[in-house]
Amino acid sequence: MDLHQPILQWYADHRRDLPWRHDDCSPWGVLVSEVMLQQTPVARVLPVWLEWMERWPTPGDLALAPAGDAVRAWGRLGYPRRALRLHQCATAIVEHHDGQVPTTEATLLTLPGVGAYTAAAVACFAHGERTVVVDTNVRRVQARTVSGVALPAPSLSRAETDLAAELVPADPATARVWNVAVMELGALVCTARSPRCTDCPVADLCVWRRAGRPPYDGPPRRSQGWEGTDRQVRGAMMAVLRAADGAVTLADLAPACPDDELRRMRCLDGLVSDGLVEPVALGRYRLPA
DNA sequence: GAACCGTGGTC
DNA sequence: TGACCAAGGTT
Repeated sequence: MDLHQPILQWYADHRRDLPWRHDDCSPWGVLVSEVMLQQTPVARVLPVWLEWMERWPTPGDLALAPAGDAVRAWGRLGYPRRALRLHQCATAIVEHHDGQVPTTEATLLTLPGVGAYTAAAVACFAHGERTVVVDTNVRRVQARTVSGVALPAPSLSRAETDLAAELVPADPATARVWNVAVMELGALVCTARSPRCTDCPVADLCVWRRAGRPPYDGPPRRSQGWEGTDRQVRGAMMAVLRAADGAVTLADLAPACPDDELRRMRCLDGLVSDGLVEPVALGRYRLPA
């Protein structure tokens, strides 16, 4: 009647061989992977992570590079502000942490782009700290196996965090495996769309499955729009800037939003104030130096 | 708390 | 086909 042994055994048998899980992966490699994996699937992260690690094996290496290089090397992972924040992480680590990725959650939280999840994940996976890692996979596995509902609510609740905390084993080394094992189960078996309950090590214990897998019955989960959003325009502009060698002109950026100059300029201003774009001369822009 | 922030794959 | 989703964070 306990989730732990079956899930830990399942993980030992089915876990993916991902480079950031290797024993010889540095804390920096773990941090980079966790930021890249925010809202981005493993398959797309893999090649970019490998390139980053080869190019910038330590925070010091990235800190020496122009921020724009990080943004360009980010490629099409999406949410390019993450690349900028990773560059800011590198600078902060060099300046304030002797070039070493911080080990405690509290200190990790002070880094740009590092929130509750990433701080807990890095402290645990990179440094072996016993933390409570709660991501979308953990939330979904808990929602089904323990709470008996199809999906977690749109926002993380205190009750979920408390439950996750109770489930984390006391021994730090076991806690580390547990945290990654639950995430892996959510990623490979207990998936959002079509859960593969026949492959699940805790199917017999799962409250949701025992109840006949009732459909989601909670507050509506709004999906974000895309057509006609600023995000679409910003993305198109960043694609132009990544592809360019140096600076581009306003005319080069116009196709990103051909029918609305006002919005086009607003989006460009937004990118500049975000630090993703740098004005260099009259009407010329480039990725930040 | 709600809105915003990219991109591409999936069923 | 298109809505939904992916190891979230910031404002």
